[in-house]
Amino acid sequence: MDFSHQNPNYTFFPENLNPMPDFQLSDYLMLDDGILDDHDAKYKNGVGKNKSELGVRVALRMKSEMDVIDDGYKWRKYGKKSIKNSPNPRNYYKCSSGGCNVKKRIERDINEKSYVITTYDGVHNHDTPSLLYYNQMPLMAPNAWTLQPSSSSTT
DNA sequence: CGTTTTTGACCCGCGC
DNA sequence: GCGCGGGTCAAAAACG
Repeated sequence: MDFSHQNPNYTFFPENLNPMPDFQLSDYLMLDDGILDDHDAKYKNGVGKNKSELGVRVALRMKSEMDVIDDGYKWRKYGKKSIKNSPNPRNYYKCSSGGCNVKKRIERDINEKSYVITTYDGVHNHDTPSLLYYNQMPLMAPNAWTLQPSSSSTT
């Protein structure tokens, strides 16, 4: 799998750095193309813009008993729909940070009900509200690498 | 009292 | 035009 094109505002955790031991990440889907279903096709056709401006779409499929996974951002639910051919509803969330219109949708896998599909739609224009939380994790604190104690030349 | 959930209504594109 | 499928809005309720 190629990670070179990952969404810069999305933290991709390799499996050996799984930050959330409560469930097992079993499958990653990075949709560089941005097309998951016919809605995406419309999405892409309708506007003649660069698709990366329209919104990067990333889907994760993971095994989880929880429906909604706390990924560090604060989401406000704004809709729920039942999907044809699926007994499971689909939930729509929007990032509750002002000015940030990132959306995500969460639904259970149609066939394997122990899987949850989370689709992120867009790019955050702000930091994770829980950056402090992540900074407590030595393994994945990005700032720990960049914020070196800058040994000032106190000669 | 401000924020979030809930839930039906509304809207839009598409096929008939 | 109408119904269907899917996405969003918004008013009221619930929550802290």
